[in-house]
Order: sequence, then structure tokens, then C-alpha cells
Amino acid sequence: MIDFSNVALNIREPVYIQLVLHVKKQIAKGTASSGDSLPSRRELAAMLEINPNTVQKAYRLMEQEGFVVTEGNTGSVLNFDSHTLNLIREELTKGMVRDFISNAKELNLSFKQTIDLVSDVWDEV
Amino acid sequence: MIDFSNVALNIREPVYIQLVLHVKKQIAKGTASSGDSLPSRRELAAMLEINPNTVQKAYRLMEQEGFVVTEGNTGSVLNFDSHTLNLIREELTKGMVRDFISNAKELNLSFKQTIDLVSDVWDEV
DNA sequence: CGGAGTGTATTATGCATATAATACACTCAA
DNA sequence: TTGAGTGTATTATATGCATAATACACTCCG
Repeated sequence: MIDFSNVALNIREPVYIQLVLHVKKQIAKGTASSGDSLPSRRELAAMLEINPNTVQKAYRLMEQEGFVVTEGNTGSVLNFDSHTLNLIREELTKGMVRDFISNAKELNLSFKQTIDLVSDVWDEV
Repeated sequence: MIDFSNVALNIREPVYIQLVLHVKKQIAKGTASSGDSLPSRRELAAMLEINPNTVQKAYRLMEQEGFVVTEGNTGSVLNFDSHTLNLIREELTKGMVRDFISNAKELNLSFKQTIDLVSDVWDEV
């Protein structure tokens, strides 16, 4: 069963997007595998104290992105091949790195300055 | 006069927040100095093809954050001391680095893996 | 003086997101 | 069989953001 107990929802980003991202991160880390079950919509909504419709929207999006399947009323299940796994890994890691570098360059930070900053702050986080 | 000609507005984040961030980046880089003028609300709105009320909201926020002053109808001007400058620098650089490291750790990336990724992607961006 | 350009404000509308409250058909275990 | 739990859907309401369309008082230059 996919774990949502430690998902930290923030206000700014749409909740259903954050839910999808949370599952993708589990997949990228290897914490979640193809075949694992997701909680029922109502159950997850109750646990996170959000609306069932919001969970439904997240599950729907994951179906459309091709790594979740839902059949009848038996609940939703992760389902992805190695190709999709690689896509998700690329999206999360490279996307994140690219955004970071883009921000650093916008602040006119050099490569060395940037690496030094990461080195300085790494253990604080 | 603060330059907004190359600000790239995206859809997801509120426009008025992006405008504030753009000015803060200029300040952090040293491209913008205390005393520099901002375009009039209507002028900037026309240039960026957004609503004057949205610009007004951004200017208002910058006044509240303490680095912009507006007197009468003579236009808005940057106004900050070295302490505020340091605050803005810290907010942008350390904040950005912290977010990045937080993301990397969420994906279970090691320090070395993270540095390697940044090194690999740096020139692509 | 008069008008153009200021900052400021108000009201209305549209859109995306989230919630609330239902409703329906289905499955499955007690 | 019956009822609880499923996925799915619909309608209404609220909020934040952005836009549109005005309006008012002020300054400053021609």
C-alpha cells in the first residue's frame, strides 16, 4: 500500500498536483513498485483531511499519465514498465536540477560558487 | 529605471509574485540599486500586456516588504539599506539552495550524486 | 489654464481550485 | 440477502488571481 502518511501539503500548489508528485517521488526512489495498491479515494481523503473529489482528480491524472490503473471498484493500483519508470526519474531529477541551475544562473552565480553553496548547506537541510 | 523587458511570466505562479521576485533578483545581482526608479504602473502593465491592478498589487507588496517607496504621484523608487539587501540575498540564494537540497534528499540522492548531476547539466541550461 | 500622466480605489466578470453534499451502480463479505 | 465500501458523477459554493472598465485627486509641463 502506497504510504501518504508523511506527505506535507502546502497551500500554493494545487493539492491534486502535490499528491501526484508524492507518488512519483516514491516511484523514483524505488519505495513504490508496480503492483502496489493505492488507498481508496475516500480513505485517503479522510486521512489527509481533504476532499474526496481532490483525491479523485489526482488519481485520474495518474491514470492519464499512464502509471496507475483502476478497474471497477476494486481500487487503484500502480502499473508501469521500465520505460515509464525512466521517464518519471528523468522528469524528477533532471527537471529539478535544471530548475536549480536556471535559478543560480539568474543570480549570476558561477559554477564554483554554486557548488560551494550546495556543499555548505547540504548538512543543514 | 528597473528593467522588465526580459521577465518571463509563467502561468502557474501568481504574476504579481513573479514581478516582485524579478525585482529582488535584480537587487541581489547588483543590477538594481537603491534609488533606481520603477516604471509607472500603467506603463509596465502596457509593456507586459497585463492588468494595471496586477502591477499595483506587486508594487504594494514591495512597499510592504520594505524596499520600495512611493510618494504622491511621482512614481515608485527602490529604497533599501545594506541590511535589507543582505536579507534579500539570503532569501534568494540560501532559499533556492535549501529547496534544491531538500528535493534531492527526498529522491534519496547522495551528496556526490547531486554534485555530479549539477556538473553534468550545468552547461546544458 | 488645461490636459496628460500619476497613484489609488471600486465594481464586475471569468477561471482554476477546493470543498460540500449528494447520487448511482457495482462488488464482496457477513 | 443485505449493507458497507468501492469508483464515478453532478451541482452548488467559496476563495485567490487576473482582467475589464471606471472614477477621483493630484502633479507637472506646454
